[in-house]
Amino acid sequence: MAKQYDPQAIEKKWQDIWEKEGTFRASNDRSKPKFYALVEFPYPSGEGLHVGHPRPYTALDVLSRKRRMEGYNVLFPMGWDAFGLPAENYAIQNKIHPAVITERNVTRFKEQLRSLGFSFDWSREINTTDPAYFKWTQWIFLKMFEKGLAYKQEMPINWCPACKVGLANEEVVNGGCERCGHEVVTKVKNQWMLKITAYAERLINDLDLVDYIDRVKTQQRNWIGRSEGAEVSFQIVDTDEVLKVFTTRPDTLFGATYMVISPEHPVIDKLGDLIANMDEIRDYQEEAHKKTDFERAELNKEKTGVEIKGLKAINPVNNKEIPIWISDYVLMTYGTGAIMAVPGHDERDWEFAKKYGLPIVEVVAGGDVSTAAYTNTETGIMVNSGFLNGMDVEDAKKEITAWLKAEGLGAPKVNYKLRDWVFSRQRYWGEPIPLVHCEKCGWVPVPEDELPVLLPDVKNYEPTDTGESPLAKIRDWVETTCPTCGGPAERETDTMPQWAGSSWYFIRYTDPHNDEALASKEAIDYWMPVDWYNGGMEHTTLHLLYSRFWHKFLYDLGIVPSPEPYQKRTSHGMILGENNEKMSKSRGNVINPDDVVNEYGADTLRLYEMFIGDFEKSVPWSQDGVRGCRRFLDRFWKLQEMVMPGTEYTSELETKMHQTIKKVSEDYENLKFNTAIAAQMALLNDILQRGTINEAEIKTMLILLNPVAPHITEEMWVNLGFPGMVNEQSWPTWDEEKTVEQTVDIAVQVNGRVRGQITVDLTDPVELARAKALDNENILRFVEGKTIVKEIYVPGRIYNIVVKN
RNA sequence: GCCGAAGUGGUGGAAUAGGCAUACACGCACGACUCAAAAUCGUGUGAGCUUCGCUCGUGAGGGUUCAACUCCCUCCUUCGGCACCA
Repeated sequence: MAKQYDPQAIEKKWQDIWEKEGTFRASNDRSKPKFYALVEFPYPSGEGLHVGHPRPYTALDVLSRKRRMEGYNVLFPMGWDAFGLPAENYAIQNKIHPAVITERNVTRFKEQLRSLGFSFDWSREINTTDPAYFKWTQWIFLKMFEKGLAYKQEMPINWCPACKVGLANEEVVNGGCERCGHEVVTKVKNQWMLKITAYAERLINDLDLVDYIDRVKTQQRNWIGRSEGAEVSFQIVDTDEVLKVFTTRPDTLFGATYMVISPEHPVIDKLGDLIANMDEIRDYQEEAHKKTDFERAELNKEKTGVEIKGLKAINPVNNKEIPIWISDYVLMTYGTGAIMAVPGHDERDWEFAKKYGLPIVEVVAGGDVSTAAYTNTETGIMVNSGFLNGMDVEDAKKEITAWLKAEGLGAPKVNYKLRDWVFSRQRYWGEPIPLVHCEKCGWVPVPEDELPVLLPDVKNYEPTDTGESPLAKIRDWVETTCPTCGGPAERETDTMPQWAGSSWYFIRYTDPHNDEALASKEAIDYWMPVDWYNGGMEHTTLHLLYSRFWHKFLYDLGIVPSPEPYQKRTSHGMILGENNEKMSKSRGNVINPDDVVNEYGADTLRLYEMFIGDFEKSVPWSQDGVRGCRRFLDRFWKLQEMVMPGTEYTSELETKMHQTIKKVSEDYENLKFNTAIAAQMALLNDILQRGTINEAEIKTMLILLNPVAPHITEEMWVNLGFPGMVNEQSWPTWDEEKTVEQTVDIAVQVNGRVRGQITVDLTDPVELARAKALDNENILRFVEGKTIVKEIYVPGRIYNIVVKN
């Protein structure tokens, strides 16, 4: 034995063995406790695997492997989120069917993942573009349609002129397209929408049921943006029209000196006859419409607006007539599209009032409303507010809300920033929306037994400038008959967004080949919810929120057993290039995992990615660091040459062994892989110093390292003639008492500064420790001639002597 | 602007129920092996000084304490999220 450590030879060998023996298949034995570990399935791009991919995969692979050794039935699956733009764009350029490209990319990705030795259960591999899979994506959509959660609406959407596709709010980043960065413009389109807002409250509240890292919870709450306030009705003078506003500060109602409505507000057209300056209004609307959402939302920008001449509203608390303005700082998509302006206590309103000379009334005392809006709600007392005078803000809110309700002028109201989900894409490479439009019957679902609705085979995938899907041109696909009346009808030509398939894929893994249902009831009940889901922070407001929404919907249908899909959510940091910048071809700092595997081995790559730093933070790649990890494995390999017989830990190593088992076990659980590995490196250093190790000790070391470096540990296990495989062993346990060193060196301090060291036994009485401390020459130098005021002895930690002159 | 996280050697990073700051790794220096280099092994490596020891040192400045990277106060910087959301 004791050949050189040759990862190229052993890694392939073990990967084949695991595959042949089905080592990592999730078992059907439902009597065992289950552990469902999930990582985000990749989009199989033409670029191949990125060194960023293995980081989260290795992390949960470590947990999965550990859980199996702890006796769990583990489900750790992998699949492909394969619909999407890059494949379609490539198809357009190269005239190849996106399915062909997808298949090619999947093959490559799978090979790469396999070469890294992940313990995925490949028998459960899924692909969102597989008709057997998207049949159920379409099925879920139809259920939503049935329940009124999917609706088509004419609405302004975010349009990317480069991708020629509509984007959800979440896909617009700083005014640009998330995918290509091109500036996003507004376009009015008839779009399928999913009513995620119906679940807003539950999506916030149920965060209390799950164990997500705080930043994820915070970001979700932020994004949903719940705010409590009141809806208040303002009568428009001489009409039957009422302008409703939403406000979080109903207490300041007496200070509302004008109103502002959004340029898109329908009341403008409704009461057009009464408006004296309609031309001016139309111009303003035109201007506002031309701006992109980003331009409209851009801060620093000076507010603009036009007064609507001819319309006045009545402030319901004091019956004063107040003017109505339009301005694009009021958004039609939030609240009611109209606000009451309280310039004394709202910065935006204050700015607007100053610019246009509108009256500013102080209704909360404490500031100086002539110089700035006073927004402090903690200490202010109501003034100029009739029956609210003298109250603090909180009481005034309650009082006025009760009053509004009693008078029929308003009611408490909760609003959310979250908008409904624009679910249509004008693209070819996505799940067809399984609906048919009939002149007579309207939108009719494709009957369940006709699912899936397949994509037609076409030559041309080009999206159109008009914003229509390329499918619209395939007339013999579009033209069909109405399932209800049998008359002529047309298929919906929009397809679903990429987020559709990933909104429920974790359910499919539990029973991936089922053709009767999205998964069997038994499989779902046993495996769901996912116990641990790790993924990128970039998916917090998109995929994570969407999939929670779909899961809640399925929960309401009685299909899944829990209101939440994921019990625990953690997140990993990015891997940057060696120059500390994001890895990208254009920056020339891309590291290819294949190269690392070929040169150093998969175990080195895995080890390095886990050792590189805090799992949750971004870290730059370091080729030197990779070499260091390989060195560790080379040194670890050499342990084989010094193994002595023994069924117990040797007494010199016992404490260290128990300490290491504890440290490694706990650190793996807390995603502290870097320190878990450091502890194993330290133990190895100790042992190499000593020059011997016995069988009991090396067995434990092999098991501890196995989750991170599975190939080398299996190979060494066999080399040493141990029975079975490492992955079949039980995870080692530690004895808390045995982790405590009996004899330790501790520092002796004088006035808090270290002046010497003593060796004490934990059981030493204070007197003995004291005697040892004062036996030290250097200590005596600092104590002599001074008065000892106080002595603190923390056994096993420190001995501190406080002296005074 | 609001919310959140974080600032530690030349580098990645350890250590927070307060108890020897810099574990582990990289890099660097020197030594061994070698004709030589690489690899490997060994030693050293926070800064400074009058070097058996002392002084300073965890973004800055205060404070609490026998003792502070850790707790409190005031700042500064960086990163992330939200951002005219009424």
